[in-house]
Amino acid sequence: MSQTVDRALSILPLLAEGPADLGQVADRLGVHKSTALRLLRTLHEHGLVYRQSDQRYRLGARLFALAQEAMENLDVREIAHSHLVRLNEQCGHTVHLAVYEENEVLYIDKVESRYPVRMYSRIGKPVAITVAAVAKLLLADLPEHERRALAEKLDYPMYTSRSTPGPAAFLRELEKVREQGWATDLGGHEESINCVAAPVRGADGRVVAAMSVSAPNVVVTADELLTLLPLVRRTADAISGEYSGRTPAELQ
Amino acid sequence: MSQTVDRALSILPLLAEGPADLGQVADRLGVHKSTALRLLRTLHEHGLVYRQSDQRYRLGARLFALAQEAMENLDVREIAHSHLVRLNEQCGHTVHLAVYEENEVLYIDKVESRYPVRMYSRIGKPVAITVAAVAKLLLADLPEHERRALAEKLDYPMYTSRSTPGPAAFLRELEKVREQGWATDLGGHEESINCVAAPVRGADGRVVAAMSVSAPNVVVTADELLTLLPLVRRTADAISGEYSGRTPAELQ
DNA sequence: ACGAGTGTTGCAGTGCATGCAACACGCCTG
DNA sequence: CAGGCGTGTTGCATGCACTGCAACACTCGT
Repeated sequence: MSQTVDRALSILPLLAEGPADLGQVADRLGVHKSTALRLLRTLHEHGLVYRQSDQRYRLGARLFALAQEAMENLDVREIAHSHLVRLNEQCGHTVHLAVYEENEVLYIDKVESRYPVRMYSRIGKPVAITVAAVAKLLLADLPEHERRALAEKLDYPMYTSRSTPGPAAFLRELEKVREQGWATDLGGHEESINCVAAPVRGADGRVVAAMSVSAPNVVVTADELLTLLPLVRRTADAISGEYSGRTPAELQ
Repeated sequence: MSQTVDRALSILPLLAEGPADLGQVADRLGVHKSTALRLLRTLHEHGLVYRQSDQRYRLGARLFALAQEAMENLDVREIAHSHLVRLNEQCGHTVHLAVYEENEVLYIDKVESRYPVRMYSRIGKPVAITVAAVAKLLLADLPEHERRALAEKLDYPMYTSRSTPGPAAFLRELEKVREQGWATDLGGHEESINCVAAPVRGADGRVVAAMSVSAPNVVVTADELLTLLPLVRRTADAISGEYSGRTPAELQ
């Protein structure tokens, strides 16, 4: 809507691919070098881009700080975190928390199976939306027209032979997930990895987040993983309860 | 330099504080509502802000993805990571990796302590620059005039009684760190937490990053932590070696 | 039903972003 | 050392795109 801002912001994903110099940026934006320079300068002043020693530009530190702050302001995440850790202690597997936003599903928290390390390393990465168990739960709760529209728009990459093949199958799966109130991904993303997931709901019943437990076949079979379903659902329900204020936390 | 972009980007830190509605954004920018609306729309199209169900704006998902990609493009981080993990396995404490950028020091990787008592820190969070051991190493390597200028500009919050009180003391500390080639923070940030840190150098000898081991007093005393110094330095040197191509990794 | 508080849209004026051209570098190459 | 690039940078005139205004839609309370 605002041409100048639009151009400036287009620089960011461009630099995310890797450092670039002024000429490259100007070319890819289709503007004069001097224009690109001024845009870059403005981005630089705000710390969003950084000029490295060879004069090329890359994304800057403020971006991390912003993403960081944004993350901390997600209240679902804060409430959920201790529950996720506890679940991880009980079952030992990787635990994820994800939300839906603008046609994308993204992880906002993660507890690693072996040790609770590098929490943020994968966070922000878009989830394989057509196969991930958490994605199914989040999409299954969208209003029907939105769900259909989205299903049509998506790509359906065949990660494995059990990946969701197309819109029709996907919508059927979402319908099933919607009714049963939980979801699985049995080797649909990576051949040897299974997940089982449950929804976190707000006070109005809408799904605000989804959490999952993932484990490779070599550790537990799919059937064994499914025995964790009651535990996963209890955890998700506990988060839902706290989130919707039924179990008021200390403040607020 | 570009007014429109400048205004648009000013919205981001504002939203980082928490969700805001159109009126609030317009007020704090000092512009008309319609102007703020168009800026927000542009940011929205690029996924940098998200409109939540109550119509208020907050930072969006693309921000995470960008920060994520930027992080993955930092080659020091990639090279260092396995070394950090190994160090953590050997000593059990929290390990950090940090870089300097535009008057700020920020953590770019972290391996959590295996002890139950952990230190609070997060990747992307700006480091307490006047006291952190890694910050001392990174700043100590700046050219003198830059170092002096920065030292004058900084705030010196007294986190504890042992925090660096002001520019003079800080510059003295940096000089010492510069000569000895390693640094500590003994309760300067949190009363009960000590750190010991060593620099990672590029092929030209300049400090490109710094790594540290941190542990609370209740787990090990400061003296005990200092016995880890040789191990920390060896690890940092190993990373330096690999980074400057002395031990060529598989490609490049 | 009404008013107060939102967010939204068309429109005219002009401030501001734009592209151009000229300049200032550093870096090869002859 | 001159000369040729390939960079990044700066002033300036032009006109477009951004701005603020005012009127409009809309959802809330009470």
